Amino acid sequence: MAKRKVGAAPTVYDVAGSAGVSIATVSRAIRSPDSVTPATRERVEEAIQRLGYVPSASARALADRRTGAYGLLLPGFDDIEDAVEPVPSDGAVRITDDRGSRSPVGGAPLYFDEVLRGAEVEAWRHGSALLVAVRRGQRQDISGRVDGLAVFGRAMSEEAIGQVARRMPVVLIADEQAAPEIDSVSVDNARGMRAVVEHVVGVLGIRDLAYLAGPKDSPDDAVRRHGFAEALAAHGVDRRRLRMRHGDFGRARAAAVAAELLAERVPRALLCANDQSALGALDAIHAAGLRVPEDILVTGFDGIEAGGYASPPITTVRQPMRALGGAAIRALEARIADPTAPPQHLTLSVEVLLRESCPPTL
Amino acid sequence: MAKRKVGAAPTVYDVAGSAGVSIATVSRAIRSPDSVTPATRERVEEAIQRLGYVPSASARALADRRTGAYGLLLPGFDDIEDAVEPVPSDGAVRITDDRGSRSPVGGAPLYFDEVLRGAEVEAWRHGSALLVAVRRGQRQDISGRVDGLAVFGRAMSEEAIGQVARRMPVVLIADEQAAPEIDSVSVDNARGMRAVVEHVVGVLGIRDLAYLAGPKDSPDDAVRRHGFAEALAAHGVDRRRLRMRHGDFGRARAAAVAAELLAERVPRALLCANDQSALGALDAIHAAGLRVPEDILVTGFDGIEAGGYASPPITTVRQPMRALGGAAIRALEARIADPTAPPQHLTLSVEVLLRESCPPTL
DNA sequence: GTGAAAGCGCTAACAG
DNA sequence: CTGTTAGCGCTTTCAC
Repeated sequence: MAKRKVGAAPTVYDVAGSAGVSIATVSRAIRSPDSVTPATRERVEEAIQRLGYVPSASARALADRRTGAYGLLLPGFDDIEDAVEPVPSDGAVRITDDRGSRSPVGGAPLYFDEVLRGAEVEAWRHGSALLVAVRRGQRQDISGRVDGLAVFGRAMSEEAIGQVARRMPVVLIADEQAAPEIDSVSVDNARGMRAVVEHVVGVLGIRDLAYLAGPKDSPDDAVRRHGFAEALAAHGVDRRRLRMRHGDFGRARAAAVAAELLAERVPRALLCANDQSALGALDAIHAAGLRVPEDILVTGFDGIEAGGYASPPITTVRQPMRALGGAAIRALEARIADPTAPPQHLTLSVEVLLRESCPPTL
Repeated sequence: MAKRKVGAAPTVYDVAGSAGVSIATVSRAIRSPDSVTPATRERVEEAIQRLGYVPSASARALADRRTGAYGLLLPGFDDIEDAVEPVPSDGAVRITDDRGSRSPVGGAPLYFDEVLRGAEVEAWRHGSALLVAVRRGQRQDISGRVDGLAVFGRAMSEEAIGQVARRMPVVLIADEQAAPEIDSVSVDNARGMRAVVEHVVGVLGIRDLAYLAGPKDSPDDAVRRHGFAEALAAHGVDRRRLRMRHGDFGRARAAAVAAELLAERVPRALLCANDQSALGALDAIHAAGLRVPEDILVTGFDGIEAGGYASPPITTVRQPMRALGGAAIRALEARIADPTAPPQHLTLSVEVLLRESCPPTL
């Protein structure tokens, strides 16, 4: 058995030595098994097993001039730096009265998680790895490690995106404000919201609606709001009777805003820009002693899990989150395959899930 | 301005040429700015800006003999390959009656997402990147790309773990069955469950409990179950009066199992091995026309978001998920810093959140 | 303080 | 089919 420095990972040289062939043959046996004699291949494979050899992705990347990895850049959250201090168990278990309050976890993480999984699966199919980074200071040094970058709109400044795009393929995720020259994948926010209005106004015949929007600077919110207004106009609903307030996509703020709205006058239906807001609206509605859907209908948007567990379960527009992640990676692959193709902008379709908060019929 | 091959990313050579220095100096100016003259440093920095140079992580890794990245291996789910086919929007929005049914997304993803974020932040603090992979066929080729691997117990066979551990630091996450010689981080499942029993039996004075367990092969479940039984024994509750059933940690199965249990006889309290199961139990309880907490108390475990949105909100044991991810990466860093230290097994403390389904007092 | 040169582990011509 | 060899881009002695 060949001796080698202990502690150091075995290399092609070790394998070659151990199998009695050249390093080139080892490389071939691994990359294109058909190009070597079955006998040689077997000896190489044995040596690999024996040594526990794993190819160095770095060396391979250097020689190949491609890393075999894609990057996914997630937006950061304000609280992202918190709560990572591990608290070793000291035997005591803290007990907290959590009634009324809620754990601060928002719905957004689930959304990203699903996109991440879709992206990971697609990358894997392509034989690539997925590098995940969360936006923070300017350290976009991840760009030296990947062949392409999928970026959530809010995760990077337009300028930085342009900078990185000079060097490698970049695809924007869920950002319909996308720079027109950069590939993008997003979901059909406008049509989704229109379909909801269609149901409420067209099917249920309700014309007294209010809208609980998200933050004013959110592109997603803008598109949904627009879809809402447009559909309403199509039905000839008087714009002036329409009431709308801005929240921040968060549950707590939504509850406060909804409470104001209800205090003014209770609309027959309250459409919310996302599920978190709808959950907040539900809080306010219950606090006001109103019933859903009897007194007021509520709808959300996104399709987060918690929406289905609310009481009543919330009607929502489900985004194809996993597909979104997969599509982003595919866009990167396509761009690498053909760098000169015109920019692609893919829009995925959404699905309305009618649940108790705004049922199929009244 | 220096000409260079277009399309190819600039290298140290380009920067050196453009700045009129040697590549060694470029490297120094980047790695240890103090080791070069301020004037030189500035010229190098200018050249870097001008060229849009980004160091190649691969080349650096090769020279350094470390990749500057950690890997996180997540368990796969059966449905993970599904639903990644992007459906381009054709203008039509499907509308589905989703009452009663629920979207199939489980609570697990959220859990992993939080762990992932904790790990990413910690890796970033350490100047490293985080590579994410989901368990699939034997392709654990990710091990050639990272300096250490954090693995969820179920994500890799013991054998495979041992194999990888021969080559690089490995830390097991949330797997108390951990091989004793491999570092691990987990949460205090046993104490968490004991604290719940303590509350139900000790504080609320209830002695008629049932337990809804998870799958028989889950280490997490085993530990929680053990904590439950132990605490009960400590209070002298008759083991034979104790009823327990196994579910699969999923909501649907839990509902079915809980229904059987209730049909037999309704216990005063039903403790569940995780939140998903508790949600399922709630389904069965409501279907049976029983009220929570008046007729029966329910508790879960994990602290997933949906638990707080259920009606009533579910009392649970919150795991420090983000801290868990951070701790895993720290363990890797520690192991790299001192490869000879004895194996570390860190247990993080949990917190009981008392909510309406099992309130502080009756 | 700076430059020359020798690798890091692997791939891909190019010969044989 | 297999071996030799020249890089891939960067870090790091070792001289100067």
